[in-house]
Amino acid sequence: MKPLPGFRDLFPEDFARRSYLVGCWRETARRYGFVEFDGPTLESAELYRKKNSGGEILGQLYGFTDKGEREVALRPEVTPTLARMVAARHRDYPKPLRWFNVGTCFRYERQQRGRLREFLQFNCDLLGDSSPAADAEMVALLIDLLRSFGLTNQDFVIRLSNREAWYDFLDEHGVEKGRAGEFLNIVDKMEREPAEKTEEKLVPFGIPLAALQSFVQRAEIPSLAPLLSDLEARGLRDFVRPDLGVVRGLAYYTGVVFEAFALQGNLRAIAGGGRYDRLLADLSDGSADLPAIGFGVGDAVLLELINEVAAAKTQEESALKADAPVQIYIVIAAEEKRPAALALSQKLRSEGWRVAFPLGSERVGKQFGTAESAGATLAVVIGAEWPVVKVKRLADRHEEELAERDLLAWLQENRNLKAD
RNA sequence: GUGGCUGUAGCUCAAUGGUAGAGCUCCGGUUUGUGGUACCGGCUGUUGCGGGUUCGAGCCCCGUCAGCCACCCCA
Repeated sequence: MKPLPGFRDLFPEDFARRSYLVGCWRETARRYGFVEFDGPTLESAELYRKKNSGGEILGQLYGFTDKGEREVALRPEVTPTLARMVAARHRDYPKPLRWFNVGTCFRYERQQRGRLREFLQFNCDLLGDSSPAADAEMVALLIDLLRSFGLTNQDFVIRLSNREAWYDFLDEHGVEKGRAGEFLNIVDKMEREPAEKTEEKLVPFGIPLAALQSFVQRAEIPSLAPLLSDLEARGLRDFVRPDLGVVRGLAYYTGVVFEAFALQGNLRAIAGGGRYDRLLADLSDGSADLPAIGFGVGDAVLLELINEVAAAKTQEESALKADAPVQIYIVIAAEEKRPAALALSQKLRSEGWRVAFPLGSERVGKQFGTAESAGATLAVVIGAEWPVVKVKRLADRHEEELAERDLLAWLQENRNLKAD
């Protein structure tokens, strides 16, 4: 029996990596004053069909009919859930809301490296503020999030765009608003398709390909100026690149949209997001009308990227090492002293140390090997000399003797060994 | 959903159509209180699954499932 296609078993070493990832996510979000929430994993399929998500994501819905004849779907993203929750109770919270979520999402697609059917996503949203300052806060958060893994502007770039610019463009060319979605889809695919095909698709709009191309390539994008100067003041200008070619696939985006791309290798987008000022009103039939901006980051692509960037990999490895399953291994050199070893281990554990010892009689050499492979920093040898014990640093094999009653004090003084 | 490549031990891989092997991991040991190297020993396979061709298939053919890559799209 194997897991279903696109689903993964997380063995302890896999889970440790995920914990590291989630730890950085939470840490960064909190540094920006965000609070964590969660919603149901299973939702009514209507939540995703109802004039919001739209686009390709509907074809990837992991949906079915439940025993109560309800059309349901595992969430492909959390934004609709967030929008529903906020619309329902936003009056209970001061604005703007700074909310984040770490949750499992599902999309029924053919799996590939960095793309699974079940994945973990970090979502961060700021609701109740439509200013460029809010946009900048979110882009800055995304940049710091990626930097928290040891990634630099040599490793990734945030491509910034604004759908408003495209709406203006369409206005100038006399295209009615209702066709904007269809048009943005052409822009979205433009950089991946041959020019002839794009040109052909533009015919119904009466827009020449050259006009589109020069618009995408123009240097100044007035609608992004406030956002860029804000990022400049934060010292983050080097992490972003204005690029009108980015429009994003989701239908509910209204203004600024952005995507984080890896600069090396052929990984897909690491993160993506944008402004969705009408989603809450749409989902609540107007009862709640809050502007919002947010982004999502997936676990799979980020883990792949960390593997490819040496500095990020090194940082991850040292973090994992510091989080080793065992800090102190108690070596029982004389089996008759086991009761003393048991008492000591419980005492150390109550002080917060991660402690292990052999459950049965074992050769001392083997015990040291076990201590080593468990990642222990210290070994405490309990033997015939009890109540004197030996404390040994595994890394440099330095060993000293001390009375058992002095052990806790000794550990206090060497607190730096306690990696947490 | 479309196309291409691949499927042998837990992992990485061998095996001109003729009795399925190696390394690593794991477990045990190298005379009984000190660990990452060395040495010795041990365990593990319906060769992904199902058919077909053949005296004989891990190898050839068909199907199927899974994985990888590209497309699609996105985290």
